[in-house]
Amino acid sequence: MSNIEILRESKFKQNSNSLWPNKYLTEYEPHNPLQNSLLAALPTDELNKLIPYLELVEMPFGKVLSESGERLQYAYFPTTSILSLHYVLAEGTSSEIAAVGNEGMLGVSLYMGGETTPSRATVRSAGYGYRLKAQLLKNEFNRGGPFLHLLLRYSQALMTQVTQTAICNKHHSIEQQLCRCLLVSLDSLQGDSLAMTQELISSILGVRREGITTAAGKLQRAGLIRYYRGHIEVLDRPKLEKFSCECYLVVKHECNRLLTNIPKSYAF
Amino acid sequence: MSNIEILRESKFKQNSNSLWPNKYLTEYEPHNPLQNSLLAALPTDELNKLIPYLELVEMPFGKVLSESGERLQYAYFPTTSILSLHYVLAEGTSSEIAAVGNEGMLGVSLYMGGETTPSRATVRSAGYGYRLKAQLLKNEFNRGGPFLHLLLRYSQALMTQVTQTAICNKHHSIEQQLCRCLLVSLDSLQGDSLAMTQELISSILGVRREGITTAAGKLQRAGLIRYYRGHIEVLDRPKLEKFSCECYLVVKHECNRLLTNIPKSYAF
DNA sequence: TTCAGTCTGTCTGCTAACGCACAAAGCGCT
DNA sequence: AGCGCTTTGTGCGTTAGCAGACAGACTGAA
Repeated sequence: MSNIEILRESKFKQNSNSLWPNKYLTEYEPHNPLQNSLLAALPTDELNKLIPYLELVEMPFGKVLSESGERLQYAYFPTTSILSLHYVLAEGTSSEIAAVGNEGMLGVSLYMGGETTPSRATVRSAGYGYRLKAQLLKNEFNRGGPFLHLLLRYSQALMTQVTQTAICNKHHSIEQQLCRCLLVSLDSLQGDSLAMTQELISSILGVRREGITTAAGKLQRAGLIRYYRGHIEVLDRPKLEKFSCECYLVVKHECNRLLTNIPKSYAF
Repeated sequence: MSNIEILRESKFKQNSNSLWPNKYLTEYEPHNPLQNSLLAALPTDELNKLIPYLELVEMPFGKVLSESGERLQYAYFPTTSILSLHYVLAEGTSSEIAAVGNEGMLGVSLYMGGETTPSRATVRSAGYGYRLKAQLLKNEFNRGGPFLHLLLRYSQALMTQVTQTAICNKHHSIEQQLCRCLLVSLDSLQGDSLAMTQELISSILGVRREGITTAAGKLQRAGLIRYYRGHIEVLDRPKLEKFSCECYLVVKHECNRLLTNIPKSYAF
């Protein structure tokens, strides 16, 4: 039985359904590349080849993984952290264009050929992840096969996310966008509490902090969440989904479609 | 000398610098795959292989090339037309997420593996283009080589466009967005007049028609454009660029970077 | 020439979000 | 306990864009 097969057998295979909080994972079976679902979607032998080169890294909050226009040295596969792709405007304000959690990766531009993007990548929720040297990623990608096709599918999922962000920015209220932001964050973490200040959320959504205070107040009064100095507890997730705009589900369904039940044969 | 080499020699190679209006092109040297710069960027032998399968098609205004979630039968390479990728919201309103002119193609999802996208594609400026059967596109892509790498680079350019749309929607005024919209449209067509009603522009930007009236009025009074029942003449393009937001140039530069001066060796 | 249809301009509220200023509450440190 | 810092709450007035209603201008066909 290979290392990976052992990992796959472990009870932590699907950590999103785990009943234990994050802490348990880090204490007893701390880290495992299969916590990242892109890696987990690779065939066993493909992943086995990568394992020796996957390097566990801590992702402290706020760390800048890549500046706009800068060449990435590594591709990152978050497991318990959430990364943020965001664009910083000439005036200095910024807003998020996509989030990368344990279902995704940072470094699409590496294999797309452009090497850089005009946006920035930071850690917006502290945790862990694995990194892979850029050159190794490109080599694997260029050999074609399952890795290439998986990464392409992920690129399309990312594109959907950015698309929906564009739509959401235009048409939906701060309150709706806040719901979506909370739901997306929840999906990448265990449990139903988040460590985010209103200030952080406002910079993600590209709005004023006061706007978040107002919107969060409404949600709190409606009994959907509980707010407490940088911590948000989600009390009624189904209702939160109802308050959110269509964008959340569009992205979620599209990601599921693209990244699960991938056809056995990668031929088109 | 192959067909393509002859075409490359023609004075219409770089039609965007041509002094003749569109009509001249259609009358005297009607159509040519090299009018699409993605096709033109292919090595001669690659393009020669495709030529027999490239089918010239008329693109009438408003034609729906692909509904949300629908499988594309062809990839489209516009030459004198402009296509619009836009998302239709549950309530019925819609807004554009990216435009595809003679610098691009429609059908990214074909080779990314997802086959469909949640957005819709229509013709927003009538003209011509070439189409290629979906299966042929995929076959060419899967053989790797220059075609694959060119398409990947284009995907990244498209991603940049969508990203910038998201940012623009959040942070920039209707007036700025109008300027950008006009500039992008100009870049895909010859001359400096556009056939667009305010109604059309409003649906592209996802705002009210009255909002466009107001913004266009300002630009007209400032002497940047002249408006006339569905026709816009751009009088002062440099000023238009100054009135526009940074998004226009960010996308333009990134597209140039990604799609011109492509390294001879496609190896990473 | 007339008339219907299309396109553009301009009113009147109205609302969501902004900018700014400041107060209150909670946390950690000494 | 007291102090400084961070986080959140709330009060303005302002503005961009929305919603709807409607008028004028142009076009093209009968």
